[in-house]
Amino acid sequence: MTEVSDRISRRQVDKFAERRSQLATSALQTLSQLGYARTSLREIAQNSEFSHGVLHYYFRDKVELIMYCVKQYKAECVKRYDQIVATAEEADQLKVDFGAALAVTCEEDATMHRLWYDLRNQSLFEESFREDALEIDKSLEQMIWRIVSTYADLAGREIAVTPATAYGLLDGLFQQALFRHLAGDATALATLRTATEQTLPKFLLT
Amino acid sequence: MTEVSDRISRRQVDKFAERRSQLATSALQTLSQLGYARTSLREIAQNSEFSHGVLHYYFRDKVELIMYCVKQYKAECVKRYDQIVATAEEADQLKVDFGAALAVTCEEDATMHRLWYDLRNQSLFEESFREDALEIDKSLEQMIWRIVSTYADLAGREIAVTPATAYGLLDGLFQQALFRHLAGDATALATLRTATEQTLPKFLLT
DNA sequence: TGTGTTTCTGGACAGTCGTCAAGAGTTTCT
DNA sequence: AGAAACTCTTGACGACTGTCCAGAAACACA
Repeated sequence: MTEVSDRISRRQVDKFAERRSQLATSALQTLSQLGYARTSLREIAQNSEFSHGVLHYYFRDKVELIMYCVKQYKAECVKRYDQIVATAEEADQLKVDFGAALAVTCEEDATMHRLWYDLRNQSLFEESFREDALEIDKSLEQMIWRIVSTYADLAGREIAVTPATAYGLLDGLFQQALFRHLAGDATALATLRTATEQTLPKFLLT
Repeated sequence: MTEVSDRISRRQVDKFAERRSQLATSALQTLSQLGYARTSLREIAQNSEFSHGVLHYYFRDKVELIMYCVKQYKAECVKRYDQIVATAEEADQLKVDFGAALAVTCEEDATMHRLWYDLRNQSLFEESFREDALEIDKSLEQMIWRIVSTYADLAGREIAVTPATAYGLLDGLFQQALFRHLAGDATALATLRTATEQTLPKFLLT
């Protein structure tokens, strides 16, 4: 029997890689529904069209599977917002678009972001999660910074905060909105929009 | 055999309540070390001076135990900051004291807050956790609002943000600092201090 | 002192978990 | 066609989980 690592390095794009991705998509679905603590490999397999044994054919262990899932999620996550930067022409419009995009994400991808916050938290307990969590966090920070930079350019003003601070503050708003939205608070999304629109200008020098 | 609820309602303050609290303290220690997903009742019992069977003598099930722990934690959590409000005499001093207090909390109670964020996240997956999580969250928001209100009073200016927004923003900063501190970032605490000092004035009207 | 009551122990229970491996089924290549 | 490699299923394993319970131990009260 060949090792998993052998199968991985065998070819770049083949059926093996495709199936890995396919299984990861299934796993991501289950994980976002149940959370890290309640998701078992058998549960993941049951929500796919395969048996539980096959997971160990494509992934060394549970940690590698979850890591692969998180990275696949990451690739999707950042994409959306760079489009707003690309099409922005006026500062106030960018501000409104960004707030609206956050609200849409919070509503449509609620379970995915719930999972992201869950896994980021697990990385504080499980050392093996930490590196990937920090990497994803960094890419989110950079995404936010592209928004803030573009906003400042369009407004013709200087930025008054660091990238980390801007990300920390906005992430706090988003997380709070996600909690309240999932808890059934109907005002959560509107509050997120207005709070974002009020906060963005405060990042700039007067 | 009497029911757990009978034992609870038997007397107000007695050995039974004391032992509950004592076991909860042990459990809180273990929970903050391992996190929700990796803590078992046997692990909790092993870190106490009792056997695992006694946990079901004092608590109906695991959920009731954890809930009792979280509420006990809550009682300790808010206390500290109200002292800053009480002793504040000047706006800039309050600003500095608050930032310093956040940094101290982030350092000294890192594992406890790591647990709090973990359990708050679990409440998004486990319905039975939600009510208590929202209640604790509310009390933290009010604590922050007392800080912001006092700060505005001392500065003689009006507040420009809602209680929810102020809490969301500051909680984002704190959570980010907690992550980076636990990940070994030596600058995390200093960054939290300065970011807090920069953010607080932005809550006020110019 | 003896008799209930409360407190605590340690083992048993049924279930779930991650992991593994033997072998069946499928595809690929000669 | 047969042989070899790859893919997947199934069942087993040891370890761990929350829960329960019989009975030992400690205590309170007569």
